[in-house]
Amino acid sequence: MATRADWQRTHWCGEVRKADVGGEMTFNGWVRRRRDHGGLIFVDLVDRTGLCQVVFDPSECPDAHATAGGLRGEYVLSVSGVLAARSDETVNPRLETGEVELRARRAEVLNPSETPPFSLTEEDAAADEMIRLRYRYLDLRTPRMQRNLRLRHRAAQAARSYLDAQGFWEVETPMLFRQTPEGARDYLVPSRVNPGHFYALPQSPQIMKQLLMVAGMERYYQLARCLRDEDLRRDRQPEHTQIDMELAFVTREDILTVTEGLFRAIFRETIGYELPDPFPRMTHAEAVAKYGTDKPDTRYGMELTDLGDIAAQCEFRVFASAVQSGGQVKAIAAPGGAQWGRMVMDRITEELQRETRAKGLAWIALLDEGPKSPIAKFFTDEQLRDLIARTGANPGDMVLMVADQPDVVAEALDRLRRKLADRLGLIPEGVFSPLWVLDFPMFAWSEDEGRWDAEHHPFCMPHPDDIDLIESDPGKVRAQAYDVVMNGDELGSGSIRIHRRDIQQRIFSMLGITAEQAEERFGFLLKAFEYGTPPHGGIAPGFDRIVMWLCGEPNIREVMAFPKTQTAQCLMSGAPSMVDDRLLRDLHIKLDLPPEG
RNA sequence: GGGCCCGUAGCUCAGUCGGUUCAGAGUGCCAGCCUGUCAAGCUGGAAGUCGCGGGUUCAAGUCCCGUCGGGCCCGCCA
Repeated sequence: MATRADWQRTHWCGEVRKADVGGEMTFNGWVRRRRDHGGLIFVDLVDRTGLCQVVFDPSECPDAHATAGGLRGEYVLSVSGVLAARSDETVNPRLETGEVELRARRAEVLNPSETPPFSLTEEDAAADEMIRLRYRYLDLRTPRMQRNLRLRHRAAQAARSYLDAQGFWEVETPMLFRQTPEGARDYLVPSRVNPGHFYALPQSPQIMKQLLMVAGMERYYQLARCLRDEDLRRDRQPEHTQIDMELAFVTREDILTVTEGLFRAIFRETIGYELPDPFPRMTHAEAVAKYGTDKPDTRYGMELTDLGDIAAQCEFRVFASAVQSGGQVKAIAAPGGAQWGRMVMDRITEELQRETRAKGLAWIALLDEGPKSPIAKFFTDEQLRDLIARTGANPGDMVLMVADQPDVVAEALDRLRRKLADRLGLIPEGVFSPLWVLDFPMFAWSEDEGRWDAEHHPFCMPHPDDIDLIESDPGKVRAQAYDVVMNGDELGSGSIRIHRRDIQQRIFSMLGITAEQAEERFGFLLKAFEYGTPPHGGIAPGFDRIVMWLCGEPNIREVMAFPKTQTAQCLMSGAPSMVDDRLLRDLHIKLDLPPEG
């Protein structure tokens, strides 16, 4: 039988306390810092749990002291000794282990290290992300990244144990699947044994999880890798993880309830934060009307107010004509913004024009001596009073107004609202504000393609009251689709699915998919639906985004072990790379590259 | 495909109006000294293709154009 080697760990660096004093123990870890006094040498030894000071005293153990003299940063060390209490003057209150230290009797370098290219200690300035990604295995050794990955693990465990307790089965679905035409660009994988044929890596297990409902799994979940060949953002990577869920014999309420429970479990068991019970809700129409977006940040106010009726009657032509031509005039009130002079407002306007389709920005500064505005002269005193009252603005605030078509007004005021809230410091720290956005529209008109598109996806069940509108007024059809939004980020999206063939057919034909095309693309799914499909629905919370919020990180790269850059490359491994011609030949693939330069 | 920001020592950065003090600081690294430090201290040392290419100029880290790399955003992502 194998026995413990004499260098193997008996205790964790970060876990020893005063109660352990007097114990003989062995640490395994990395040398973070060495303080050599000529006589005494102090070494900060670090493992996954934290840091403990090791003392090498030449009078106690010359051999170990000699070894310590050669230690450098990130050497892998095994050290044995007796844990001692520190004297009162030498206690370090900033360390969890600051009341104790290991007095080394034996030290063995398990492996030396090159000098790391950047500092791994908490207090040093963070290295540039480029170099962190090139040496990701070192970056992951920093306290920040160890904490992030530990929290990510805890979140995954919380999700699994909650879903298990709720009767979900974890089922794995294939990474090599059939390419289906909807949605994002696919990553393709050539099949060697089927020349000219390709698998697609799943954008999500959407179709497979619905098949699992047909298959009688009743409640399925999976921490599913999802792959999309689209451009990256701070919260979008080519591969990400969803807590993919699907439930049979349920209504929307069941799914919202179980999802809220999931979020509450995760936030409670990772960071001890209690999310509201239940989550606030609003319809998609309400979200767009009040916030100009389908993922409002509800940590602060500054809601949009409609000034259409007042604007229609005023003398300001831009406002009146916007309303006449079917547009809107809406406003937000920026608390304390009245102090911004014309220069600041000109800059804000210019920025808004550059970043959105808004053509202009009107404003009223509520100064102590009364409202001041370039457009005040176009309003009667009463109109001005009504308008200001409507926005809920107080003295000292700035009212900002945009007039245009509804989508432009929404885009502009959403942008302004977020930007000004940030600038005015209105966004509270440490607050998580979840929200359900319900009743998304079923269809969105695609100007490019000249037809209706599925807003969520084509298997999404329309609202029962709206089924008769599918053909007559598709823009009015609400879907039984819902998003869970938190602090202005979409954290999950789901729907009740269509389980009736006739409705599915009507949706397909609205989307311009013929019966033949549907058969060609989704025939296997539609066939499955003919064999006793239960009513079902699901949701897929984005795991990386959740962990990003738990960690307080600004992007999901900080909570992924090995993320890609904005050009979808791995700076550590050099992926993607060219491959050997022989590999391509085996796959029957010929390159047709654009000319260099 | 487009807009904006960034690139100077291993790392983090400063570098004004283009000019001899413009190749700099801190830290890290190397060497020596040092027995209670914990971002140890003291002394000394090594360390640069100013991302790359071109242009303007008597003179470019600095100005212009291009390009490469990184980031944020728009498009895109049901």
